[in-house]
Amino acid sequence: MKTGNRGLLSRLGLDRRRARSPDLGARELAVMERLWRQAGQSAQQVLADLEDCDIGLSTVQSTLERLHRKGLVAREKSARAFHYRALRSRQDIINALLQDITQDIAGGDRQPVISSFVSYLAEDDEQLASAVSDLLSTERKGPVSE
Amino acid sequence: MKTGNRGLLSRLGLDRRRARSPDLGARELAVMERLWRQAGQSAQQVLADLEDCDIGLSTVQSTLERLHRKGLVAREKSARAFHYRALRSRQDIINALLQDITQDIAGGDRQPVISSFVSYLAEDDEQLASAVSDLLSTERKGPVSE
DNA sequence: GCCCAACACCGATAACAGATCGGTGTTCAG
DNA sequence: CTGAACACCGATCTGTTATCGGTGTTGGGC
Repeated sequence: MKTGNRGLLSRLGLDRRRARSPDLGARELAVMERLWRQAGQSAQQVLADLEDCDIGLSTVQSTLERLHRKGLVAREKSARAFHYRALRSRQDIINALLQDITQDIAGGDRQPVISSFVSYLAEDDEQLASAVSDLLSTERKGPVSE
Repeated sequence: MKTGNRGLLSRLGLDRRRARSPDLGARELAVMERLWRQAGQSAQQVLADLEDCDIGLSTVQSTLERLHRKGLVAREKSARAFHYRALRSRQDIINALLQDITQDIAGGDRQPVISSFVSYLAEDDEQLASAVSDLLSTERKGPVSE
């Protein structure tokens, strides 16, 4: 019996009823990570992959079960054990997350998210960020669509 | 005594110890919203702004206190009541969120976040998305920096 | 200077979700 | 046919928000 950590997605007033992104705990995410790296693993194998963590097999099983209930993984029985594979990619998760941020923090307005993204880029590469910024401001006021 | 909703940021395995983004519940976010719209409000005024919600003054006070403890708002006593103002903008929150997603879901790799962002843009405007996409792939492989 | 309403502050409670484990029952393989 | 491996269930612990009521403090009007 340990931590009771909450997940990333739960941390900012997301309205779960409208949320697109799955609610994942730290352990759940770690397990997904393994399945992304290598599909078709059993609870046992996932546990072995997590060897630095000192947890029991049943903990991993519970985690996988929760993920299964949430529709994030599929499983197939082979002999005694289930083998799991991810149904949603890392990309899917991040995508859903951006949607949720837009909805819940920016109130449906994409502009603040886009602005933040530019400053996010700027941390790595100023030129790239300003190029993207120019593009966004030009195109959105210009003859393009809408 | 009601819901006990969890916040947005908590929903995806974020490691709180390294997280940059504050952990905000739904009510906390709603209160921040009011302070973003209008700074220098008292608990009473915030409550009035939230008139469609049927909650007590002490609930709002508690929420403001929690936000204060988290360093998200500053307060100043005027006569009997505290008046609050936001210390972190909506932009700040979103920024921190992007950082956290990068750290916790993408394992520090910005590429998946950037990819997701492009598909995020594409939902509104295909041309804009592909322009940004081109820019990103060209510049990052090109003669620019790093 | 005194008193009261307004307010802050504290503690209790409820709800909830993840993390973790142990026990029990099922099933395949030797 | 039996035992080990496994799934499955339920219990417990922890951390966090949301919410309120009670108690104590204080500033302003009288």
